[in-house]
Amino acid sequence: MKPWQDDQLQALLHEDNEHRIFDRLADLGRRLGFEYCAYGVRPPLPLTRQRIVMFNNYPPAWQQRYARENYLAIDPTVLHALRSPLPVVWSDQLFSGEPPFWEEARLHGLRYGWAQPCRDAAGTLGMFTVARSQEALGDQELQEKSFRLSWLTQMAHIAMTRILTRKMVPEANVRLSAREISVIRWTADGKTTAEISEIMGLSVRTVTFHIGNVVRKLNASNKTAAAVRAAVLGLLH
Amino acid sequence: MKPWQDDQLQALLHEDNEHRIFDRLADLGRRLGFEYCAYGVRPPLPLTRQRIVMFNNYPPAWQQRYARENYLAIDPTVLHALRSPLPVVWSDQLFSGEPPFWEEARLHGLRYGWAQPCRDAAGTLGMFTVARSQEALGDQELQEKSFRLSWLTQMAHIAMTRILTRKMVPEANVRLSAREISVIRWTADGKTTAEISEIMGLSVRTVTFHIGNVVRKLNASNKTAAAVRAAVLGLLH
DNA sequence: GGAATGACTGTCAGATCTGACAGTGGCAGG
DNA sequence: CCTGCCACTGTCAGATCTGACAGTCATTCC
Repeated sequence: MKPWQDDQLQALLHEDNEHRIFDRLADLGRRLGFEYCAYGVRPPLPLTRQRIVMFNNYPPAWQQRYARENYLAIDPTVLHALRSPLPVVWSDQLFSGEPPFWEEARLHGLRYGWAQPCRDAAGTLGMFTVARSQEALGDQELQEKSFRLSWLTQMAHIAMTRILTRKMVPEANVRLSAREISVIRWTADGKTTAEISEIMGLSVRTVTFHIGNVVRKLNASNKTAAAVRAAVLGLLH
Repeated sequence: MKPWQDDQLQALLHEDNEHRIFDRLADLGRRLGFEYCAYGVRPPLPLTRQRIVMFNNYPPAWQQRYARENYLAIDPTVLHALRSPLPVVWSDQLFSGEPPFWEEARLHGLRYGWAQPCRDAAGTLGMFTVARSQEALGDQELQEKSFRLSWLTQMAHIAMTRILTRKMVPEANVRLSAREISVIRWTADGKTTAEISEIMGLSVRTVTFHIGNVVRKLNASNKTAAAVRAAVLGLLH
């Protein structure tokens, strides 16, 4: 469907190391006309102490600064991705809440940039950013290239999550049986085991048995956590 | 940012009736070169008996047929959107699992089509489709127009969910206090009230008090359902 | 000052869940 | 035929949750 980068994309999806995937993405970003790029991913679990993993080829000094100051927590592009599916262009307005952050980024050569969020069925959020130090982004260029940015974002997301999900979210790999999906879905809907046994025509003991299996598979400490994990991982559809 | 349709988009976001929004979308679809278009949305709740609402300007005979046969349940483009964030072009391969469905659609003039899924932070899934009876979709056209399809999809999604979420998912409108978010997040993580009271430095009674308030706000029957709803609606971030 | 609101706390009975015990019956593969 | 595997069921003690009772304290608004 996309001859312009078909070979690269195939390679992307067959790569089995996240850093090599990123190197290829950076190369594709350069071809798009941006010296810098970044890909960040936030898995749906754990709910508390959520982690965001980021790959980028920004100047090392900025990378260190960003990490040391925990800029991830205030970066307006990240906050945007958490709320909206729309792409966002770096602008004074976007960074108006964090002038020092924006100032500093520009001093490191991160002047013109553009980020595209991406959400998948497994609840994982990704964001792909391209940036450069010279040449402002005009409407014309945005229109011309936003398709490729969107496409690149989605391919980056698929390639990256294929690798990272195994490591970061072991729960995402479990397979629930049809029975297990039914009982945990009713549980997530607030039904008690007695009610579920009525609904499904099983004994109460059998319902608790299935729920117990789901709890064990999802490494949850009780059925509430199991239901939440199954739901956010999209296992109930 | 997008001069080519800025006025239309502003109008889209200020429209307060879903059918008028769709009429505008259909108009934008025609400008893109497609006589037919469709927008479908699936809210994250309820978990059981999930509903999909669809708007389209397909031939009435096909609309009736589609509804009567419950084609929503087997439509490969819908199944695609449930799994993948990528756009998908109608093809023999895509519909290979449902030849009669594909055959019938083509007889009604739905021959060349293209669908783009969209997921938002509130857990709602949308899909925007454009289609026509004449003129196959070539690579060139896909590349030229996919930006606008993607953009249109996201604007359609934002405009539609703004209206529909109120009606379809009353729980999505609730606001949780900081305390409530904390206790329900720990609950969703599998902690007992005793553990949460320890973590947050509150009495057990206070934890149950806050949980009770969340349960009431989210119209849940117990804290498991409340935790699931808060999680899928993105209220824990 | 008084009213309203929200965050917080205590107690108790009955419902529900959790984790351990111990099984049955069907089905596929060696 | 035997073994392993899976779906299913029973019982029980102790932990946990739910829904009702009844309050305190600080802040905000009129």
